[in-house]
Amino acid sequence: MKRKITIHDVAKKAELSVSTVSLIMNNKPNVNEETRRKVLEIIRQLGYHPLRSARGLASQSSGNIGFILTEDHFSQAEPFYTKIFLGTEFEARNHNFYILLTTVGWTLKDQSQVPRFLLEHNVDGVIIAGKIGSSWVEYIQEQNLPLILIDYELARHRVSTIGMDNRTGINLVVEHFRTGGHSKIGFIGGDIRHPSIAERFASYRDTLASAGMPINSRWISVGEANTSLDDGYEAAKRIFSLGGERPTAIACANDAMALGCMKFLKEAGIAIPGDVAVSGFDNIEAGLHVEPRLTTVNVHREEMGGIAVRRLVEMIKDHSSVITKTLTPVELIVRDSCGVKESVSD
Amino acid sequence: MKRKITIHDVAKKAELSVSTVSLIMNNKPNVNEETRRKVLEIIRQLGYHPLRSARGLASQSSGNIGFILTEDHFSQAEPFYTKIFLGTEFEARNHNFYILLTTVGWTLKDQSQVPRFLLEHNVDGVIIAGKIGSSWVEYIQEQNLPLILIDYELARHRVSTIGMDNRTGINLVVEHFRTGGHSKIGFIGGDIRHPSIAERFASYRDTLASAGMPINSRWISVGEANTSLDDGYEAAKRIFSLGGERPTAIACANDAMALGCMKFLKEAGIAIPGDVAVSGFDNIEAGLHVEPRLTTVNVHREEMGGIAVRRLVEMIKDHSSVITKTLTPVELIVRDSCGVKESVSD
DNA sequence: CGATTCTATTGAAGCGTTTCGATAAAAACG
DNA sequence: CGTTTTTATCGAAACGCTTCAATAGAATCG
Repeated sequence: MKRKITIHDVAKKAELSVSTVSLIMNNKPNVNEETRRKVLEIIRQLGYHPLRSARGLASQSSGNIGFILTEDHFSQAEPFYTKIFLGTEFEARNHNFYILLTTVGWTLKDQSQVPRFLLEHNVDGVIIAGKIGSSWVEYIQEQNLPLILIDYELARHRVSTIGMDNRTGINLVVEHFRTGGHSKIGFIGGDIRHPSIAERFASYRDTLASAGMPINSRWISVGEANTSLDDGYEAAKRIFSLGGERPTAIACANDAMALGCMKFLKEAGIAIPGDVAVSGFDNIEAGLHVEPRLTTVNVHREEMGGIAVRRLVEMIKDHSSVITKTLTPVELIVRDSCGVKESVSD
Repeated sequence: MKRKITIHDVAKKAELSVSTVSLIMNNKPNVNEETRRKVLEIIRQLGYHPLRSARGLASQSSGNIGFILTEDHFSQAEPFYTKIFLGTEFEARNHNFYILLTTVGWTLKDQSQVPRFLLEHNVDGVIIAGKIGSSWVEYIQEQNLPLILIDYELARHRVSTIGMDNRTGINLVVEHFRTGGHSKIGFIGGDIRHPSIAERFASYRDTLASAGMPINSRWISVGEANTSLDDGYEAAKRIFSLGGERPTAIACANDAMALGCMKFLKEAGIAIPGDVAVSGFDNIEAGLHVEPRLTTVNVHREEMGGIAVRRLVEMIKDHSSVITKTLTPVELIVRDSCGVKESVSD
């Protein structure tokens, strides 16, 4: 068992003290440039890598970032949050951080549920993705840990967030329907309590309103408990079971519900997009494999994770506690389910 | 900023030395039962949790397990490996380990690609899931790190693996077709170089052979580069473009290819399961949402991850290096795509 | 040119644990 | 009952790094 190479080995070979080597390892100022180069070269030669736990102990920091997801979010068939996680993992490497992922229940009930990385002070900051009970946010803030929320926000809490441009997304969809000749446009929202969903719904109303188009509450379903495929199915059933005038297009607040909506329409013998056009939001894989392929709004998941890490690392290093709200852009992806071809404009 | 509670606080309150407290924290023998109880109670009261980095430094262990996935595996739409990861994460908690997940390229080309957790000795063992270049396995074994492979194996390397009972799975499928009246059963395998796929293919042949049924090479497609939906599509096209007698059932080596196969059949106007029955393997979500719903073989992904962690922790703690090969059970899930109802037998 | 400031380097303390050899007390032994 | 073994506890060294006060020399200043 060959001994590990330590900072002492480097120091000895460089004929310097370990302090100097340490300064260099941490990019501290007041080191002669030549010395720095020499030591860096020796480090390379020796293949030296500082031991995480020793660093951590001495500097009172772990070099880890905690990533918290509710159990149901992570287990989802669609890797929406998985992609976000991947984005954090990639970006974390650039900053020499590790990501510790853990799943938790919806709310923090008692101490035994607290992720071990929080108890053991094994993270320097935390990222939470998706909707989650506010008790978690409160707990983490009490610990004075930098925190970022992705794809969620809590009105009553001062916390930095990374979101996506929901309003523009739905605006693009509705405008696309409108310029394509639709005037009776419905909306399926599911769980409207989710901030992102609420924004999408608001944007739907605003867009219609500012275009001077009718808003018919019978074309809208936003009361479902969740935003799953089944919720979309039920919502569509509700809308199309009602008598009276029917919508000719349905904007769904996400792809899962759009898929559920399409499932219902097919079963009911309603042609897509012939009788009714459908659109989603999120650009999940499954939208590509359904027939007709789903028109949707693309969201940059990896990028959201990456931005979250960058912001968090800033907060960790600068001890800054400025609250920011970052929006990532989205874009309309026109496929077959909306029956409107992308028109060459501008 | 309130000071953290350390082992010294516990020791002082208990009027004992830190050594004794440490012994108790680590479940070491030769501690009076009453003392142990007393200290444990004090630890509870104080809410003491040892600092990971201090432990790590002193005991020359990190308390982390590395989880390595190739980039393409993790990015896959279907959360097959994500589920496995989740299983490891759950089980790791029970053993007081953290999982550090990272993705890597197919082969290890140069030092700069080595995950940082390996360079910094920040893991006590490694789990690799899915097919991967053998250079990675070799590198990790050189580091004398305990290693487990999930859903993959390398014939030429001595390494413990966790797999699933592929042979039984396909056997169940083919038997189900046979007893349901099918005698012309085809197979779509995709990338036969993957050990799991190879086993499934072998089991297909064996089952047919031992039932005395014909094996027609024109009903078989196993040359594809991969095992994706598109590969399934192409394979089906190949099989059904050939003239001559056609199979009445197709066993696919995984669900993705089964879905691709179904896509082709639908486009070709071939009824499922009327003209051709189809089955998959893996029991992915998408199989539930396709029409008709896919008959498949269920695999316990989370459990595979959990077992991997248990085995790895054993290896870490016991310094044992016994090579084992663990198979997790599978079960047939009969849905609509095979056109055979589950018969009440036995 | 003496005093002050700045730059580069260092020695040593300290971070919170584990571990090992030492020790005293209790138990078992012949 | 003296000797050996076992049990329970402890003190101190070690783990590999960061950090901070100290120092000496170089540069700058009035």
